[in-house]
Amino acid sequence: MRRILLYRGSLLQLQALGVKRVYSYTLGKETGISAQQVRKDFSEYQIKGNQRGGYRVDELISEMENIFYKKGSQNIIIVGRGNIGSSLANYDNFIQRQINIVATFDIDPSKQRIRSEIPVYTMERMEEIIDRFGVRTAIIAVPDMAAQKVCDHLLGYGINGIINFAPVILKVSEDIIINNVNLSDEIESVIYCVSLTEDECPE
Amino acid sequence: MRRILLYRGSLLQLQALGVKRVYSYTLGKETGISAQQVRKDFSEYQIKGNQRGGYRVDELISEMENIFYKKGSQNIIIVGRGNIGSSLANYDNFIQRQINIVATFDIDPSKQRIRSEIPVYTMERMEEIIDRFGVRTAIIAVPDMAAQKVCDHLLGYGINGIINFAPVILKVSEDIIINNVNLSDEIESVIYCVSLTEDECPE
DNA sequence: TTTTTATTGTGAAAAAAAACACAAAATGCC
DNA sequence: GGCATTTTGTGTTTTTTTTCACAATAAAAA
Repeated sequence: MRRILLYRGSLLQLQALGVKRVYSYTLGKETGISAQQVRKDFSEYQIKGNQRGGYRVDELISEMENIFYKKGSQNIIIVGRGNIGSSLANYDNFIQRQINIVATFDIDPSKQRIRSEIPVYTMERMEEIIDRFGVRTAIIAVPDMAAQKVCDHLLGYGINGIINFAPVILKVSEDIIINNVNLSDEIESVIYCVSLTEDECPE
Repeated sequence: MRRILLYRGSLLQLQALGVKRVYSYTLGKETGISAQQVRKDFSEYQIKGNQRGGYRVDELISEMENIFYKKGSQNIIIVGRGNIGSSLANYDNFIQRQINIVATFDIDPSKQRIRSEIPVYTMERMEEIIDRFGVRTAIIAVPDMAAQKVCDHLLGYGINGIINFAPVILKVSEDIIINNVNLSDEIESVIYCVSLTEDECPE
């Protein structure tokens, strides 16, 4: 499933380059996944290719759109308009992926004066906006001390999917989908791997 | 390994709360990992607990520091001083984890006037800084069009670990450690899961 | 039209990861 | 000090994931 997103990323790149068809091994090489794995994944979703000419890029992409966007476009919100919140708010990838950021929230009143396509509201208006736009998924991009509190509020307002950028592990009930993205961890794991390879081949 | 980072995150939280000892069961609940898995992971790294009182929090943390920081503190750089670059530059978690961001780079001259603890340089000075600080790991936080080019430059300057925040899959040789962090994908996977659970239990 | 070739699609095998189950050990209570 | 209880540590089983192997098939070539 994470792999499907990878495939799509790669396919969009290929499409932009004008590539019309791909082989499982091409896509595999591109994404670092084995060719047979690619085919297995496709057969999982009943995606068929042509037994000599590989897969059609546009067909694959639209199959993947089908997997993800059955529901049409999704309204989401961002809580915390610091650096991370702002970078996400300014991300133009979302539009093409049918992800609508309808609002951002921040306690800091100075943030509310930010001029941007996407409005910045006070925390008090969260419930109202969530209701009005039928928001089900929210992004938490507040300092770690505030994250759990914000999370609890969001769940109270009916949110059931959260992407959390605060470096804390949020406690939520079983039925809530949560994705903790810890940027420090992402960096640290690379540093760790680099140091390992240096151990293996000492100078 | 990713789990070890999770455990540590949770342990630091617990330590801040004044907790002195944990059971595999506690830590598991905290991180969403089964108790036996926690113990298996610890035994992998020869981390021993006490057969009645569980594990000492401070001991666990220092064991994990051992795993990650054998090499002492690490100097890294960030290429791209946009929103993502800035949020990483301002992240205070890094200091406690012995990660030093020694410099950031941007082509946009206006960014070079940013007043911050961490300097912003022009792209031309990249090689010089990498050499001077012995940098081995870099963060790419530039727009997707520029990412591959920046990546190639970095590898030319001797970088062998990259954390890439641009939504493209970078092509690098086998021996380079690369971690592609795609924020859109993180969000999309949650949206997808939320829509799945809604399918399962229709209103 | 037949043969060759390249590539998919998938059942079977192998490998890896996770869960199970229980012995060993430490603690505290009697 | 001995017994009951709790929690670790790890060998075994189960499940999941990945790889292997090869038949089926479409395109190209002869």
